[in-house]
Amino acid sequence: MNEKVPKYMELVNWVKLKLEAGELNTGDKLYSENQLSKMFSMSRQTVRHGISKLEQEGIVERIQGSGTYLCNKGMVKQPKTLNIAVVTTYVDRYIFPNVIKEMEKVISSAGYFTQIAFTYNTLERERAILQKFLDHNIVDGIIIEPTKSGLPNPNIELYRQLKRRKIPIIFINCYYPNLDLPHVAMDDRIAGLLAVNHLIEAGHKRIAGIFKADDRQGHFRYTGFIKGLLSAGLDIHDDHIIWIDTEDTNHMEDNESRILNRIKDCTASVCYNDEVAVSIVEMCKRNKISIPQQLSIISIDDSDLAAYCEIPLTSIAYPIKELGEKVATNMIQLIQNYNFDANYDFIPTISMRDSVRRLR
Amino acid sequence: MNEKVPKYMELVNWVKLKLEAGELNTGDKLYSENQLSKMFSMSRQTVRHGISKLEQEGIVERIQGSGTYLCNKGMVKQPKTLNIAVVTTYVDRYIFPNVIKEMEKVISSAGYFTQIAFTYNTLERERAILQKFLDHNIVDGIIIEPTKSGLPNPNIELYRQLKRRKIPIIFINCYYPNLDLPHVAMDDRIAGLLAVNHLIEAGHKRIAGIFKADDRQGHFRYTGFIKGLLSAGLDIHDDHIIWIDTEDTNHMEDNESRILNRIKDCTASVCYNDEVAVSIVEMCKRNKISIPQQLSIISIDDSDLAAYCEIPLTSIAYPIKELGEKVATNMIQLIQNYNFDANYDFIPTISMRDSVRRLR
DNA sequence: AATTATTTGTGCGTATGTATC
DNA sequence: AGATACATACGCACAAATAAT
Repeated sequence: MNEKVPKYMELVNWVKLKLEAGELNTGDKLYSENQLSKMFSMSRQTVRHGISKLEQEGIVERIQGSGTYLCNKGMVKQPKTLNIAVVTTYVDRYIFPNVIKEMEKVISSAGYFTQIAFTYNTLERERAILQKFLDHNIVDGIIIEPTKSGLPNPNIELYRQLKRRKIPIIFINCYYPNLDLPHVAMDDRIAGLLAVNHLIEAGHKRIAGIFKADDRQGHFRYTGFIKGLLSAGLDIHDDHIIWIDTEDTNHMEDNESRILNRIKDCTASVCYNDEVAVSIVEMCKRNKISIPQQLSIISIDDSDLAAYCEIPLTSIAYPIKELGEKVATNMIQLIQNYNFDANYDFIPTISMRDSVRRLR
Repeated sequence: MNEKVPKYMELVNWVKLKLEAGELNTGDKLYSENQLSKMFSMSRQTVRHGISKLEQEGIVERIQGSGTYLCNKGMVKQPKTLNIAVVTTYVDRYIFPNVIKEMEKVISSAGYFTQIAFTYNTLERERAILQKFLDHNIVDGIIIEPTKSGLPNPNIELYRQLKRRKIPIIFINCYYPNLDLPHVAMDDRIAGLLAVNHLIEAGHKRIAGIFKADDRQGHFRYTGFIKGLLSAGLDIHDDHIIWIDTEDTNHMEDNESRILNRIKDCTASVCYNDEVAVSIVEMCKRNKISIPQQLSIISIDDSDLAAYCEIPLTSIAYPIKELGEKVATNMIQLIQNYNFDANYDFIPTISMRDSVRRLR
């Protein structure tokens, strides 16, 4: 009995329904004002009022002398911003400049703009960046590297909100569990497996592993590492596995005695990534441990650090160029087709250099 | 006599004029429909039509039972895009990752988004990027590094168009002549001067110079170089000055004989930047010329390349961090106040390392 | 090329409803 | 409670643009 909706809204809602049902389509001519007036038993002025509302919303366009037409700007989709956001943990080091370069190439040649932001692997920054996307609704898609993906993340809810808004998101390098969003990354389990297998094939039996705990890539690489040891029938020594976190990587000298004591029984070590490996190399140098004579090292990522290290490092090759290209290409496709499956896992390979010694 | 404008537009234009003249302000209450009806001698329906137009444009807001109020969304300024574009020649090498990092910090903490694009120092890409800014009107400001600033640039007209649209632009590293836009950069003349003076003070008299010709930074560094030689009373030997261009830097081996022949009489050389200097170091190594014993080298920019080169290079220090911060800070100010003077020149300093030998 | 019918745009009139102060 | 404000709704007449004849 609460007849509060104005009469002209009848017309407005009718048009919207017809549009959604597909009975009226973009470009179609709407009935004339006089026809609608008869159809809805309302005065022409009231019809005009309704059509004005529809015009304001961008649903119809009126052309004097011709008629009223349905617009392409269907009320559902908002205008494209032409921005694709690229959010990584860092910019100025490691593989990041290269990945960003490759993505920008693809994004710009598809006619989009590349928007960047960096989390420095902190939850605060990740939160601020995601919140800004939600507040300003300024991006058509988000390519993002997870922050501390190995730990429970309070920002997951923000990702869910973006997902509900149907903003395409692709994770790069890694991804959060319990969040059904696509990712493009290297298969880190295989990376860990390849690394340890290479050492086993070279005759090593007592193999240490240094992994990052606050990062899911660390968990995956560890998983592959363990799998390799087990399938070779080697024992797992818990004290040969060292967990570090993002903070530790910035102060590796504080971990020196801890790490060296744990490693000292081993002939080889898998390192989480090149940065960690380089720290270990420096640590060994300070402590007169020669590489690879006394300790073989294999790392993961194969960045410039591995190639230009004092002792060139054997490393599991991260397909940097391909990864940047693939994730950007998939994002473009995902924007065009929201149901596109944008997942992709790269199978890594080995770049052999001088940091692994063959036993016997 | 062409009285084609509708009557209700009288009211619309009157309100807009009052707004611009400051006689009506944000939040003010507009006269009631009946009052306006009398004032303009038009029916209340016509007044309502006019107010509807103003409402559509976001200029007024109607509140039933209360009145019609002026909105803050003044019609003059378009909505902020919150994007600041950062256009550099490269991303993945040299000082660029660091500069971008510093800029992003400032830009994001000011609440803006950082949009990136890279020209790879080609006119085609520069043109495409600027054209995209013009077409989509998507940025509030542009921080851009010139492309081949030493040569006549056919894209200047695009910069002029952006300037006419009052989009703030700040050049970084260098700037185009005949284009009255601000820049933030190191003073390259002083850099060239400091470099050559350092060699002169170390006792060198026959000093070569290698400069980039398609880059105005090259011209400036050369200018300072010449000034230093002249004030020290040294002769200028044209064959000791070598001009290279962007293409050459990618194929330095093709320039080997040319460069070595010209340098062979000299005891020292100023190099345009660290990349060139590193090429020269490699060239000398291949040709058994020892540095700094047979040839002293001083370069400019003081990037990682200089620090981590086989022979750590004495280099004129580019204030990378400060530059990124300053240009971004100035851009924020420029956006807030279009008349802000955003120019800034950094005075470089010397980072002394091992590539310059003291004579006598 | 001109005419005519159709369609939207402009302008005003009246009456009543409903929210605000 | 009453005055005032905007909102809805219907009525009519004519202008201007368009499209078809």
